[in-house]
Amino acid sequence: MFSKACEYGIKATIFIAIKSYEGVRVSPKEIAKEIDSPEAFTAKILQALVRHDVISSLKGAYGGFEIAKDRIPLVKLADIVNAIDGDAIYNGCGLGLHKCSETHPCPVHDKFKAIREGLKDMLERTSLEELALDIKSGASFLKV
Amino acid sequence: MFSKACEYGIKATIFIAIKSYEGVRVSPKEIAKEIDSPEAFTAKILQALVRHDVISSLKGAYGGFEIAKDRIPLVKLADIVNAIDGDAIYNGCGLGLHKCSETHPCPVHDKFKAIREGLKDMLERTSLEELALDIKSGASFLKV
DNA sequence: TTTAATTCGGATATTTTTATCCTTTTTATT
DNA sequence: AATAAAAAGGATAAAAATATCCGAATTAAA
Ligand code: FES
Ligand code: FES
Repeated sequence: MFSKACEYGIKATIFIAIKSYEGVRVSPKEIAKEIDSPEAFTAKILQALVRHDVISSLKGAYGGFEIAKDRIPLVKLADIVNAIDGDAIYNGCGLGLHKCSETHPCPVHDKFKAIREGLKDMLERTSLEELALDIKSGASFLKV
Repeated sequence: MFSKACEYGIKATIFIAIKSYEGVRVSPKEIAKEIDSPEAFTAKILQALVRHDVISSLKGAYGGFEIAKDRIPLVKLADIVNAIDGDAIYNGCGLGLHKCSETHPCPVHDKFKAIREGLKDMLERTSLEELALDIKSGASFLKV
């Protein structure tokens, strides 16, 4: 469903949010350990998230990745997915036709569209805040 | 969402069904042309579909791929997807945890599960018959 | 029985995704 | 100003997905 890059990106962002609540920045090394991902690859994904303004970074000594506390409730899963996988998940045809279209639909268009809209809704409704709170409360987990 | 292989597999099976209604077998070349896919790669996918008993084939002169008419209403989209992509789409964790689990859920488990069940339902409910009839009636298209 | 047509299966090539490494740039501290 | 710590970015490597090629096996017809 999501690419590996996207999976790592979501988990990394959640971890960064949790640490940002505590006011501390985190390194790719710390993130990779916490979410059980390859460090260098994770660092690349963090760069993309910074470029897309999902998270922010500070270079140099005492630097690291963070996210402003007041942005945590505003960031949606869709923002993370979009930054990494783009919007193919929303606009693409389920059977790979050049373009998903009502007037020239593929055989699964109607049924696929319903699923896709559900997914889109879910991604746009789910905030980073709720995901982070569930991890903090022990209701969900980032690895294993 | 689906792999390229799976997309080709679905479209190929629909085309084979249509031709099987007319009682004629089709070759990978004809299929690839009709669904706009790479011929040799499509042939490999057809082999997988034969192995999984989704379609059947006859070697040699006047051979080709076909599907028994009375099987067309019984074959579901899920059978095709399963033959090619396996069941990761049903059992896998949306964030790549080793196993999707109620007792050790990832941050998106609840929300992802709902989408996934919807997809599973759709795949298990949608028959090859209805897909093929929509193509025949011109309500949907296999390429462009 | 020969021939031509056709799927099957293995080997190989290309492209994309995933992953690693190393140098440069930036920054806070000393 | 010098130093050390850290992200940024480019180059490269490995793995997986996609795609191609070709000989072997099978089949129906002539
Ligand atoms: S045309 Fe294929 S999903 Fe809309
Ligand atoms: S644990 Fe991740 S989807 Fe169920």
